[in-house]
Amino acid sequence: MHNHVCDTTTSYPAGMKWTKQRKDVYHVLAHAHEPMSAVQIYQQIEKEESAGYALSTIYRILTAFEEKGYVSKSTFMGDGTVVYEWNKGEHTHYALCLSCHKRVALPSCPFEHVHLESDAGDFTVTGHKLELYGYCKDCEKQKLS
Amino acid sequence: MHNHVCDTTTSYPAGMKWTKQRKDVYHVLAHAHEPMSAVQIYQQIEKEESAGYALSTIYRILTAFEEKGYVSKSTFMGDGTVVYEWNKGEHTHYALCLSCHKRVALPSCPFEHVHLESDAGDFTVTGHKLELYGYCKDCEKQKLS
DNA sequence: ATCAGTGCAAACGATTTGCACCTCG
DNA sequence: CGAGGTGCAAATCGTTTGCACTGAT
Repeated sequence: MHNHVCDTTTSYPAGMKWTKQRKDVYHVLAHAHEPMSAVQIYQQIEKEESAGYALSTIYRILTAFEEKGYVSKSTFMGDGTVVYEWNKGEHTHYALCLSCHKRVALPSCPFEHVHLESDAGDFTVTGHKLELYGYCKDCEKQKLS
Repeated sequence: MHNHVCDTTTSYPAGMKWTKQRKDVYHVLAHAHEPMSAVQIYQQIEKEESAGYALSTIYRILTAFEEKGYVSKSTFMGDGTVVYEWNKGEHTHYALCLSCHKRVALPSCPFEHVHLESDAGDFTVTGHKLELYGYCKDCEKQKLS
């Protein structure tokens, strides 16, 4: 089992109070299987412990975490929902199904062995975001039948 | 010179009334150098002719255009602003400066010669979206000095 | 003449903010 | 104790909607 369960000590932002609210948000995000919206995080916490936090607090925490570089914020197309993801070392890209709107994580980054830098001209590239669109296995099947 | 100036006739959606409002939105988008938000389009039209259109009309027109496949809607990170782009044949990717938030169009698509499909596993890829982050020429210079 | 398209104002959802209170360090 | 964090309610922002009217076909 993992042991990142509310242990107050390790690996936390200097100059950040480690409140229960923040622990909970961290906890949810660290265990999330995919990027979550502020509201989803809020509801998840409510479901688990009816903590009665203010939604605005969740937003403020997410903003704080983002500024410290602990989470990254992004917005997927289709629905333009804003979602947050805990920054683990690696980054993940997603394929979005145009039919059922399922989100599938790519096994690897297509740029691992490609030099993006050369394409950007006089621009210093420090990061990138990639989304694929198309049809997932299931929806593709349905289209054929 | 191009001749796409409000000529009522050519290349328009079947079953779409070609109203002045729609002509204007089309006109602005077709000449835009980069993706624009609904509000930007609205303001641009106001600036040019104080037409007094309702903002909601712009939104409805953009939605209609999108449904017909004439424009594509997307949302860039940083600010999660929703922007619209007239669909010319090719697609463009952008590099976003983390410092000044300028948006720089990439000269080419890095995937032109790369097979994305293989990376997506059991997912049929029909399109993609790519954003680069980093620092533009000017901001890079400032960082050094 | 008809029905799609429009203007207006009100409704909406997501996010932000001001302010008084609370609590971690 | 004091700065930073929180709850609450109100404000804001971008976008959508209902309805009566107008104009393109």
